[in-house]
Amino acid sequence: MSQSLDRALTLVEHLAGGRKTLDELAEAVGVHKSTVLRLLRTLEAHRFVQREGPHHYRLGTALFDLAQQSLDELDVRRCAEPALRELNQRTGHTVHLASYEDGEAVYIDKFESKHAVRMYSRIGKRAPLHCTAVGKVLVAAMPPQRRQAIAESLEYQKMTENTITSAERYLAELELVAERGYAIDNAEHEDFIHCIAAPISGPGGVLAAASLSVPTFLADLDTLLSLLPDLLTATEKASIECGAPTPRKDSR
Amino acid sequence: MSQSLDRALTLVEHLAGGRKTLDELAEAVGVHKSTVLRLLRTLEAHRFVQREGPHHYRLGTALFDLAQQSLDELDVRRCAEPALRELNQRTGHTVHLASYEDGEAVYIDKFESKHAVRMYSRIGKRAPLHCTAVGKVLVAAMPPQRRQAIAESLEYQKMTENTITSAERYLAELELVAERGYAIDNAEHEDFIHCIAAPISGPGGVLAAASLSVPTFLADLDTLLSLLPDLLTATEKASIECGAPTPRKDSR
DNA sequence: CCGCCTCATTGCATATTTTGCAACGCCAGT
DNA sequence: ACTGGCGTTGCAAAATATGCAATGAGGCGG
Repeated sequence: MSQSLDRALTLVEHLAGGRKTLDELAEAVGVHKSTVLRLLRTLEAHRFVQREGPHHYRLGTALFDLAQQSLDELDVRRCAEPALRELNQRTGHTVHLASYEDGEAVYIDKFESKHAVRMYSRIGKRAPLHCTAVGKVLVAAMPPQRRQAIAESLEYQKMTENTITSAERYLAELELVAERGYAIDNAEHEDFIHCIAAPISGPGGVLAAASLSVPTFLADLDTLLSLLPDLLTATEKASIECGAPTPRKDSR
Repeated sequence: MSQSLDRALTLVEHLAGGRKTLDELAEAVGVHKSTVLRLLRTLEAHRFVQREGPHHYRLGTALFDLAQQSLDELDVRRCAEPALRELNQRTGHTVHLASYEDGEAVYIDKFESKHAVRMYSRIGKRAPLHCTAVGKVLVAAMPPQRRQAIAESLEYQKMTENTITSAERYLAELELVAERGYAIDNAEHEDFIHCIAAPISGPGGVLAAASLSVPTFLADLDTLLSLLPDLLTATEKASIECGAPTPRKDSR
């Protein structure tokens, strides 16, 4: 582990919250401001950080470029894009693509709703597995042993009145998800937002989950469920693009 | 300057080109692989880098999150988004938002064309000032002395047969841009792509440039120019949102 | 199974770099 | 002009990073 680098990355993470002064950063990281200044200088030289006026630093444009190049490298994102864009245009609602990473779901693509009021999220943001439709899809796709291990490791933070708060209930839900081929988040992650999600597969199995998110005042659960055929069509198209075996009529 | 940090950031930049092995990275940075390994470990701990199989490293998801949070902080991006989205939907062509930074234009937002063949670009990517419509708009908006200084500092790399290759010609073009209120890139940056761009202003002047990009086989120059009213409407709307003084009828 | 090869990983001592302190520089306000 | 607040710099000592050499891990072929 490199201490200087660790400190610099911690600085960067603090700057994600918005511009900051040298003193604020030194306080946050717990080192002398002359040390912080030198780290910032190096970060600036690479455009990870930029000066904003005489006293403030903010994240720099190099991050945008790196992030975008890295996202462009994700094959599942590339394969799924056309189908998900179409789903977004046909339904008018927010479409997310998420993948599994270290006990969480991570949003790796997003197509915005045309409605003025939408769910806040962003690419790169992490979401809990136990109360999101994408999380349920991703875990349900795992072998039972791994499912069990994950279910036991989660903390089941109660986000809303509807949130699943035990491994037992979660595992039962996952059985349902695996059997039906889609998941529902019935305002379990955020009040007033419900989602449906389905898996996108590749040759080796499920790669990612795609979801439709709708504010509850725009569409009730039944209306959202009426969009399931559209979602499943899109995820099947995307799966084919990703090299999954062609779906059989009798499967699922 | 922090040498360890400099090396780590260089690693990250190399990984933007796609996944790499420890040996490749050590070669690229010019240090021993045990040193690289320790830097990678630290980068991994912060999710800037992730393992892919036993031998490869790639950029990590923390970058997506940081980039997106940072982009969300850009006021001009937020102000301009509705108008630019509408422009994109009305015209069906790629819309970019770009800002000025250290002698280059940087793309900070993008709305994709609905056509199958599009101009490749990405958020965070830098573009030359001398041969892009957004570059011309950004420089034309500067005070004459600064315009002059920038014009003299550019290298005028000849990208196509149409590229402006002298400071003299560039300054003349900028006069035109400043007077008309929009700029044209007539296949000067890339063969087969032409663009028009116009400024988006805030209380203190021009903040960014918005453009429409079209492959030449989809629309000839006259057709592209027929979309100017749409572009100018969008940039005026965006400028108002960004707090610019309300435009007068007799201006420009 | 063993041996070989390739690449990742680790412990160690030394070389190098980083660090915090103290002083200085700069700017804005009174 | 003076003061206060914050950015910046030089220095020597402390701390960390570094590369070497050895070891570990995995895969392949005989």
